[in-house]
Amino acid sequence: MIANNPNRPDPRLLFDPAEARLEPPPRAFFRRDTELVARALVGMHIARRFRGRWYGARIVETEAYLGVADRAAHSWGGRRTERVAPMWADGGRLYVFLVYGMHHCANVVTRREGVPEAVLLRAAEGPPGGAAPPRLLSGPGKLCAALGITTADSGLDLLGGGPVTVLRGRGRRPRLGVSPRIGVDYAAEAKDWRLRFFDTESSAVSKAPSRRGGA
DNA sequence: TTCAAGATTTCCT
DNA sequence: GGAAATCTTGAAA
Repeated sequence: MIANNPNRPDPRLLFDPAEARLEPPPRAFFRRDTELVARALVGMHIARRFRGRWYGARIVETEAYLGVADRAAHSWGGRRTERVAPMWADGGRLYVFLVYGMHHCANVVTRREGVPEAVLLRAAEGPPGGAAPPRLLSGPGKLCAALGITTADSGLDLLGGGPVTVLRGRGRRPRLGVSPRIGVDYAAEAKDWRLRFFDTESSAVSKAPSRRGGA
């Protein structure tokens, strides 16, 4: 028996995808333009299976990373190391990395094999009616911690019945805010690109929109 | 082999 | 508002 399994999702995120009427989108959804996918992911759900049960959260904030031409992206300049290998795969896979030696960050890979672009999942909120505190997943590191996602999950296919998936319902689209990305000041011209998208009505967004930001 | 720096969070003043 | 925590990755030597 493992008392403190780091991969264990927060029990307050327990939910039933079937009851919530959520389903995974087709592969073609992820193969589209990365900024479009980043926008579309806001309002969708990230879910993880652990010991036969599902845990999930509604995505409220994302960032697009545009591959070889984007100095903020790990694949900038064509970098193709073991860590970033999942970014080079076909759309619909998971890319997870460790930052600052302690926080995991989850990304959804977009485009086709050979085009290394992805969308960072920056924040989410627990299931409606659940007991999750409003800011349990209000940041990329916190999101991974709450769902128990680690680098061991990097490269997983989000489609095809694996333990991590992305789901969408039929609710209305959230009102989107736009701003430059967070924490990429080192990225020269790319630091000002407005590739961060968030649900303006959610209190789980990781950081208030920058003063000059907004739609 | 060595070393600087990071797609963050939390706690301190 | 500022800094510490903490370690893997990537690039240089």
